[in-house]
Amino acid sequence: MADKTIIRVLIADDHNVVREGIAGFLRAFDDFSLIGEASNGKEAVMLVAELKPDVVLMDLVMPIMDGVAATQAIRQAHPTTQVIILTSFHDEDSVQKGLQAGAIGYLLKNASIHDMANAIRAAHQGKATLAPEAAQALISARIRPPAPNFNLKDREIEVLTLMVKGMNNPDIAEHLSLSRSTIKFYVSSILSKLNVETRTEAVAIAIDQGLVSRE
Amino acid sequence: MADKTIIRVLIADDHNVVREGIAGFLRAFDDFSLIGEASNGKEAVMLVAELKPDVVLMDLVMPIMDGVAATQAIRQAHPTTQVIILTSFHDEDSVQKGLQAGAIGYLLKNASIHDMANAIRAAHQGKATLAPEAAQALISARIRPPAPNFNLKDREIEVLTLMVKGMNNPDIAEHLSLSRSTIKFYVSSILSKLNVETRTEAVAIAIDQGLVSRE
DNA sequence: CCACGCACTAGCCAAGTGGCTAATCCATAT
DNA sequence: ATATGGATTAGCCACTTGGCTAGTGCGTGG
Repeated sequence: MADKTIIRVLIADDHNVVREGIAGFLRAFDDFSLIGEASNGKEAVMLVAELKPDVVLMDLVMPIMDGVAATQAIRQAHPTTQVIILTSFHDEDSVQKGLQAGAIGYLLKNASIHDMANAIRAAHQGKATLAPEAAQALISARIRPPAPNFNLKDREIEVLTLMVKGMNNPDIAEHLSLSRSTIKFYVSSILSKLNVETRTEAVAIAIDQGLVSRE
Repeated sequence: MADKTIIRVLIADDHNVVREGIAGFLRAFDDFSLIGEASNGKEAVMLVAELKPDVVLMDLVMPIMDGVAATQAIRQAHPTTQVIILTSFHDEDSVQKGLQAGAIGYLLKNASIHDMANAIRAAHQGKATLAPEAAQALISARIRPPAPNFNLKDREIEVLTLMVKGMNNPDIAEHLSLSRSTIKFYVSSILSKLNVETRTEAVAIAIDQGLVSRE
């Protein structure tokens, strides 16, 4: 990829050594230009406003203002500046929050020089890069714990589905060609299995746990 | 990475040429062994049961049984067999469904030989690999359109939050040190703003849209 | 044949729900 | 001071909800 455009990079990390290391690595490439360094989130936000970098390498854990807040602020104020989270944590929550804040990449500090360079170039083109660990976190976050079925029988799930849609017992009865009494019976059974007292709670759990889907 | 263990791979794709191509590429590496080919999902499931491959390269669009269904069946019956989706589609929905079905990787068919090999090795170790486009799809899926607020006022959100927790009007009244009448007033207002008729529906929407979070 | 369990139905009752109307208190705008 | 509007409260009424008790058919196994 012979892209001769120089990518202007800013580093935000509260550890001198880390900034030093990254700065050194950036200097090894002729398509990167390190234009600024911030030692906390607030500083990063201000420097971005001033220098308008193409890409920010953002640590998550920093004093004064953390990386998530800074990312959010930057992405909001300067949508053309891409943020790559560069951290040593790869718990689900961090990945989640970082990307939610608007980061386009999530790398671990043990990433190879090669990976980091590619991630920066990808980010500059608006393409995402996730470390395998981060991808894993995203995936496993999405793949809910294997649907705690609550031992609901088919009919009960059928009724619960209609409850979630907001139907009341008479409506459900008609929809399933059953009597209201029967529906009440099933609803009671569902409530007891979900260990709640009202249909509203049952619906809340059903949606929350992905037991059934709306519409 | 001096792993001398041979990774047993199975291909599932309905196009001969594609299978041919992948087979050729696999032969170029001495740590891969192509142990079977399937031309549809059903065949893939059966072959997996018989051959117990380490990794399956799975196309999504196939006759008889599609890749998602096959992935689901395979992951359920043989958790040790990892599935990598290998397709030309990278719309959000496909990525979503593929990973939901239990795939550990999602690659596009234009991936480089190098990427593909790495993805297979990663999958074998239980590590995820996502093509940038797939990562992008996951991320943008996660970044919901900025929560349609429904113009709920603070008090209303407060009440809605308690409704979501399953509290009834008297409970909410006590909890907020207001009268039942007032709570009823707010509930009515919420129902009207959410354009629904029952609190159950309101709670369903609230959870579904992430208006408020449970507990 | 009969007991047993399962799916389904009826009806009663206390409590909760939601639409309505009306009223009070209070701060700000006129 | 007067009016306008937001927040709060009361009370009425028809309807829904959920717990309970008490059934009725129906198929399976003994």
